[in-house]
Amino acid sequence: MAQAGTVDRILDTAEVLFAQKGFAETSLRAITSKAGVNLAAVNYHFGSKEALIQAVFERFLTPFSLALDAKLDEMEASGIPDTPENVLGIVFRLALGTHPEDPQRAAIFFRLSGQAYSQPQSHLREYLHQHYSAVFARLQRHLQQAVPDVPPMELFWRVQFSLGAVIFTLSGMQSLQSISKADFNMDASTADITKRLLPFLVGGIQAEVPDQPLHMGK
Amino acid sequence: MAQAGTVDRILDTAEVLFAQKGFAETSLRAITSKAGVNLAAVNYHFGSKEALIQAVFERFLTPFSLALDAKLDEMEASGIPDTPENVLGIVFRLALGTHPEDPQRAAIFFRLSGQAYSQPQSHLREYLHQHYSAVFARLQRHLQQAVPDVPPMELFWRVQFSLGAVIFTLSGMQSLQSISKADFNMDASTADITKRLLPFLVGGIQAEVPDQPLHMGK
DNA sequence: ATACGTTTCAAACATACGTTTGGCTGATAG
DNA sequence: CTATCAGCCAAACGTATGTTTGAAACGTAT
Repeated sequence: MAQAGTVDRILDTAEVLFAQKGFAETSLRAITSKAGVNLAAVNYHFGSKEALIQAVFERFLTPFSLALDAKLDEMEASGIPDTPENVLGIVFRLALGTHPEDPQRAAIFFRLSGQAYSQPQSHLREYLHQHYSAVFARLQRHLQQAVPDVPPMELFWRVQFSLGAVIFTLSGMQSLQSISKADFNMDASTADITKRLLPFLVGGIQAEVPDQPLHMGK
Repeated sequence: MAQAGTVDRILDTAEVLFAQKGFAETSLRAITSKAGVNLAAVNYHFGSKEALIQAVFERFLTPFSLALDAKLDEMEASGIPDTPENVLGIVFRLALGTHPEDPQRAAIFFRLSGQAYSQPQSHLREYLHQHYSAVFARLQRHLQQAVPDVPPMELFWRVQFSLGAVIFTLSGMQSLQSISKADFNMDASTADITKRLLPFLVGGIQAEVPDQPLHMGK
């Protein structure tokens, strides 16, 4: 690492620690001491801990959503058809590829997203929805083209289900790896899991919608 | 069951607050003041905050896993075939039906599970895996019978994906409801979402396994 | 070289937390 | 009646947290 500035050293360290232990469980002292900067630097440069959290997400999501927008432009221009595989494939390749120099970065990205969604009360969800709902809606529009037989409302929920599968699995990968290693004696990388995810999600998204609600009582 | 004693009042309140705000963000003072008991009561009856968390989960999961075991016995005895719909249906009906007197209880159950899985460092995951992995493995065995063409390793991950979809969606339901209400002007109950989940999960679990790994590069 | 705005630093501050303490209450048994 | 003991209570304890402070160090333009 080439002697980065204080701000970036804080962001780099906070990113990793937040993903590892959560927001509340990560103290500013833990961040600053590991980053090799003074404790007061966080409040000096960011104003508060909450602002730090927001800054971490902004640094992560802004390039991602811009790249996603560009990829969707590209897809529309070159006439690639809207299929679930194509649309989801773009997202996954992007999530895995935005930081090729650091393969662990993708895992951090997902763990952070998971932490963000677990935080029920915070304004973080609001912030994320405000800043990135546009790209999200665009993605959903493409998916709708891909599966026109699925009603929009149904698709909305299926996208949520997919989000859950992705974030939950990849954010809990560390622990799941130890389980799967014990049961199947095999490793699993982020890229590996992503490959398994795609057919699962595609199968779920384009599943037939039952026209009669299922009975929940026996 | 006598009148709600101190222990149960603490468990009832902690359950709700933990689900709402997370473990670290919920202080013992918040729990005890809302429960109308003395602060010291938690340490007196449970020993520590971590033991309280564990007790909350035990009260929730033990009846659930027992009921699930019974339902699986019943299924095996009556010769109901192993299909994804049947196996998942049992789990969902149980999760929604174990506390019919309080329909919000199911939501709390899922939110708590989500909180548990988000907590990366804690011994909570270990505890859950130790005490409830048997039922879990039994479930997975039945699913394997239902989709014999899916390799065990693949099925393992697909179950994780399904878990993620369920927990993530239902634990974030409050905020998602406001979104879906805004975009589609419609409410969504836990039972409603569960109905939508089933075909999605079935579609994902029994999706064909590609024999050639997908290319992640361009 | 001096002056000035920015960044860094050790130290302190106020607050919130989980936990512990020692005495009080009230029911129960001898 | 009194001895007992689990349950309850207000208060205090030690610690960790986010934040603030005021001075020192630094870089840069004058």
